[in-house]
Amino acid sequence: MPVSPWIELRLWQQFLAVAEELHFGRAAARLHMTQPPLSQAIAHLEALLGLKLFDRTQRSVRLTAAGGALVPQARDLLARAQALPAFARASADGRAGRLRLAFVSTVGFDVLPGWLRAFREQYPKVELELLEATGDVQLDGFERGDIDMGFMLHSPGFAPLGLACRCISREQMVVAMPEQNPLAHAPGLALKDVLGLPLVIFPRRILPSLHDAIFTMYHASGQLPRVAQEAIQMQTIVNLVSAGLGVAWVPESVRHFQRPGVVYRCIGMSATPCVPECETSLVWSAKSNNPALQRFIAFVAQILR
Amino acid sequence: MPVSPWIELRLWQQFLAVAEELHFGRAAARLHMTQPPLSQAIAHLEALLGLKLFDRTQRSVRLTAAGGALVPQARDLLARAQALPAFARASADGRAGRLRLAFVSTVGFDVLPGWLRAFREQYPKVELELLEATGDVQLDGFERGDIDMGFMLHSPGFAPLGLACRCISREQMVVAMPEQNPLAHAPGLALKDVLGLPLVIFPRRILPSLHDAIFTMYHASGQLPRVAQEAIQMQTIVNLVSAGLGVAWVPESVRHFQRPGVVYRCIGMSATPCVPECETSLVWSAKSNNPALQRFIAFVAQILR
DNA sequence: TAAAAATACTCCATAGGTATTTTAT
DNA sequence: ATAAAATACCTATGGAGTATTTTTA
Repeated sequence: MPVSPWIELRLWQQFLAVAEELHFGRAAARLHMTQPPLSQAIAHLEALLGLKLFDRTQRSVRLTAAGGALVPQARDLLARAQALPAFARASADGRAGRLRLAFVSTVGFDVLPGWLRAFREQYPKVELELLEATGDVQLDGFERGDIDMGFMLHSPGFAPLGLACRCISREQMVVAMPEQNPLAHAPGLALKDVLGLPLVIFPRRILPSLHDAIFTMYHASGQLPRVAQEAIQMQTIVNLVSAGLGVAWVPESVRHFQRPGVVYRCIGMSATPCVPECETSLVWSAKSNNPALQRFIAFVAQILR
Repeated sequence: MPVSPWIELRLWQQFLAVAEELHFGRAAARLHMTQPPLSQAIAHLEALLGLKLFDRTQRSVRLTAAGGALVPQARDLLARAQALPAFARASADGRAGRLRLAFVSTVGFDVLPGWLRAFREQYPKVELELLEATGDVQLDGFERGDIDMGFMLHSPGFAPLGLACRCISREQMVVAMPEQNPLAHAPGLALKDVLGLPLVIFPRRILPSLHDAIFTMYHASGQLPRVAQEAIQMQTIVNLVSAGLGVAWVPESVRHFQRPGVVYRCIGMSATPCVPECETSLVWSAKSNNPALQRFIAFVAQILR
């Protein structure tokens, strides 16, 4: 691959000085140099381009058409070049850069929008790339280096190798039930009655830790979970409950997601066996060296006090 | 004014090569140089920026976050710098640049739109700035260097100092009359009858040569023109005729501008005194050195064969 | 121990300086 | 006559080369 020729910024800077002063002597003074080498430099630039940039006599200097057309272009080029060092420093300390953020749908409708708006305001030069993805897809993304961080659901005690984790919230799992089911309005709802009902749940691969915790609860009470339907997103699961296909265990915050025909019931910590809890965490690669990621982590930590 | 510091393109080129190869030896080969000065150059760049761009051991080279963020920026800068010489050459021969074109309203509705579309297609990198202006304003514009060329109306023989001129069309002046006027449908319309009617005409300053030619016609037939109303744009003049304020002398092509209540009548060359003619010309500063202007002139000449 | 980056030095190309000439007003 | 650009020639900085050392996988 041949290295394409280009013209160094110094020459464009000298060109601009002459174009602005229209006087080699004054332009040279502005550049902290003397007039003769500036004349040579402009002659050199004209030779490189193969055209005249200035119509000059010993008494006057005027831009040619090509010269005039180049002035804004050269100015733009210089401005961009001058902005690069500051941009580099900003990137190094995380005030600029790119952050690829994955998130599960539940946070996408809850805390995420407000946080993103505030972060964008504080760090306008950080490009945020968003990707809705389930936890398993996010773990793949970390493996392949496709994402910098992710909001995901998991059981307490989740600690995947090579990933760091900041817990955002810890919630009780509650049960979402079809309104038509007589148990939905029973005053003293017993856990074992709920466990007898058909279940709508996410596939195990999506979120094994929580899936296992739920199944363990069934087995501990001597029940076999009857899976009526699997679905990936919490919204879909709740919609299936609404359609009467079964009950579902969902994080308490999903209560905000109201659907006609769906009743959320809390079983409480005192039940036997214990109803699982569920955490939402910000997860990132422990060995990431993206300074913008550190900014985001600090930002989230500050929000959570 | 201090000269702001910037980092030369060569360093960015070297940075890019290393960032792309992630190997100093191969990057140096690609740059047609040896490895040691490339190592020095990168070290120099890092010192200038005050930060590390690569995490390197003797075995591996990886971009830091700041380095990664700079790659697209540096690529963009290099690409722009490399495009400048071609742009300069295009500007010098008129394939790129800026053309400030003024025009009177009549051509604005007639030939101009089609011509502009075709010109833009042939010369996409020429920025066309359009300004509707009467002839007198255009002449001021030439004086002040605000415009490169203009389409304007004038009498035959018009030759303003320092301006060059390409005639686009030469037309008979015809008379626009209110339909209600009995003369409007008279089979043999006599010039002297028309000259007796109240006149709608543009102010003399707008277009002195044609104004004088019209008034000369009145005087030569022993009539005093009775100016009922002055107006600047041809459309306005025709609208005033439509409203019955008087008759108006307009270029024949204005016939295309149909208005209810307006009849156009051609008096013919044989009348005495002679009815003036009117030219539309492309006018430009004779000493202009804008190559895009030469392209436009050639383009127009080619259209007119 | 071998591959690759860093270090040490050498050289020369060129950016810039000084002195002078040319030229147009 | 003078202001200003061009020309001639000199100097020295720093970019690139060669030889060598260091480092770690």
